[in-house]
Amino acid sequence: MSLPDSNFKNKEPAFQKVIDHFRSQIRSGALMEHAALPSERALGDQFSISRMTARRALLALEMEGLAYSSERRGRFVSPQRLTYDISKTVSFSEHAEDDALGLKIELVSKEVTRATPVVAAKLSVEDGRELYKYTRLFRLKGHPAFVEEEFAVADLFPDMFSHNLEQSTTRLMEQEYNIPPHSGDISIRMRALNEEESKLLGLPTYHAGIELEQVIFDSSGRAFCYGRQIWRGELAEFTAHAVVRDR
Amino acid sequence: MSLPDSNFKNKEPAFQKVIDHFRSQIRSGALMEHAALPSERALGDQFSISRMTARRALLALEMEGLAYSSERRGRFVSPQRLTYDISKTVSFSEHAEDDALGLKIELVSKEVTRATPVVAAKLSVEDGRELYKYTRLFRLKGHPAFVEEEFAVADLFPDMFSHNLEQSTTRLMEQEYNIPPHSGDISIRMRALNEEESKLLGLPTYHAGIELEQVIFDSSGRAFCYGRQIWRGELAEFTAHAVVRDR
DNA sequence: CCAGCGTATTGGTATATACCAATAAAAAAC
DNA sequence: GTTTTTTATTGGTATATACCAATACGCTGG
Repeated sequence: MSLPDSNFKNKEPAFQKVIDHFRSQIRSGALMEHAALPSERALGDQFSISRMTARRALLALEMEGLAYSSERRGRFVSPQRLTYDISKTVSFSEHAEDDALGLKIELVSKEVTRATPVVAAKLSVEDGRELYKYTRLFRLKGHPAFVEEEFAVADLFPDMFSHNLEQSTTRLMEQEYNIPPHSGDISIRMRALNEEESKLLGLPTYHAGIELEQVIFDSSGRAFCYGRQIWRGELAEFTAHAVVRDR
Repeated sequence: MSLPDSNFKNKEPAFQKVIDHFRSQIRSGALMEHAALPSERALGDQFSISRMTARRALLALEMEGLAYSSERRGRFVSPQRLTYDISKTVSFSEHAEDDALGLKIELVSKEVTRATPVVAAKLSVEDGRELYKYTRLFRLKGHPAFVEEEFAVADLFPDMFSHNLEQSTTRLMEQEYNIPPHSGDISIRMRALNEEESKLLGLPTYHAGIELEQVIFDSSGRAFCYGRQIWRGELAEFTAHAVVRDR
């Protein structure tokens, strides 16, 4: 009838210890940004748990945004979050160039294509309208931050692909084609990365990220550019200042 | 030297089949909102994979936002995303009451407390200032959508807890105390649910969600309310209309 | 009709093991 | 000193198994 002592009810999961340990290590600054965490196997030995349990713990740390995984390289401490004020500007490049964020844009692919129904609806143009489409990877101090796929109405930007696309495109559109951005419709949601995005960002597939979608309008209210950004979830923070309209 | 035929390189993971199957089932509408998916064990049998692999597939479907998990009940098809326009209003309740969303607010806890340094900074008040703090669970047609923790400056709303808190608090503050919201500072990021939030939302711990943080100001620019909402990631979509300011 | 009880189901946790492919580091060849 | 080859490490995938606690459900007795 004797109970095995102190076995009342406190059973917290084994992987919790690992989480608590690294959470405090990271928050206290004992582990710097991009510092390597122990491997799954090493962690299992250190905490006397199986590799799969160690893996479970590391996955939780990723969900918390404290660590990120780089496929078959290891896990590392997440850098500080990056704040992007969507009510100030419509272009992240312009936002980032002011600061010392070390932004570098890499062109992944470009093509001339035609509007699918979904994209046509976003841009308020007819189906099949000629569009420039290009995909770019944005890095901050070498660290991949997000992938952007953008569509621009071809008529408005003749010979656009002759210009350098590894810079702010809204600036390009303004300076070379005299079409400055006036306003934007923005949409933010959580979703999983697809295979291509995962590869570009160096993350495992089906990792959660944040999608920022935006349609950019000129001063006459005409949409001229539609873009979709998929951000590393642990990195992005979007802020806005809203004024309550008439009710 | 003979190769085992058709073993060139196509090895896609086994769990991919499950994902593809249910993705098409859900997108085609063959499975309705909140319909139950097979259990982990049943799925393993159906697809001739182990339970853990079936689990892996279901987790991926959750990341995609196509399914959600209810602890020890099963997995279900996610309802349609809910769009919240943060540039129109500062209160989700007011936004939702107009539509037929079936919003119901449940008061989880309330207390009179004092400002911690973090909260004090958000509200621009001194440390230790008396605050009302209350936690509420927001459901849409019975389905938990997000948990909100809100802080209101006590001086401005005498005897606030004598009122019904299971309604829009910005409306309460406006109608009972004559402090209408004028503007708001909003911040959006991805993060993991903590234990309490998981329990309230009926989700597993360390599940990813979206946090929406906001400080509400009156017409004189004084902050009077600070709130943190944590949304189910697969459910929320935030939209905004931004006008480019002088550059 | 319903409250109470036992039982089956379900997801959450955990272990031990295995193989693979991509990466990184070390060794060898030039 | 540089390039190539080998080797070790790492995360990703996969299986089979086990136990637990919360949930759902059917049965039973009032």
